[in-house]
Amino acid sequence: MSAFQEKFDQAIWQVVTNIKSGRVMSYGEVARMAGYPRHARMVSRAMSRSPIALPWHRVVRSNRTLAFEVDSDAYIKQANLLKKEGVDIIKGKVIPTKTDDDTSLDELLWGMPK
DNA sequence: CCCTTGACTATCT
DNA sequence: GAGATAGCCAAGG
Repeated sequence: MSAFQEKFDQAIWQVVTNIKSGRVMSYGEVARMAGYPRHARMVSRAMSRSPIALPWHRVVRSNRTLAFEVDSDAYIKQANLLKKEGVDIIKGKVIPTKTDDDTSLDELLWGMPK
């Protein structure tokens, strides 16, 4: 396992873990938040490798569509998990709950002890 | 070392 | 809005 992977995975997992229920983030946003601005594509890889249960279903594309093929099992699974959290998907686009506060994840993440 | 592969994105037509 | 195109970058063959 490369040194890159270890650090990258940790950063990604921390960010994804802190996505609040009812909200979603794009791969690019997660990557930026983790400190790797151009690694949107690596985010999926990191999540697949995660040993712990991550709220991976809260990570979607920048255009707010799910990253899987529409009729795939994974797509349906993700859609169900989101719906369970009150997130609707209309015309293929996820609609985060509007009742959530605006507390930034930055504060939450940066404020945490290393 | 070269080439292909993505759970990606931004920008044009 | 749907396609096409071009960046992106680690990983694996």
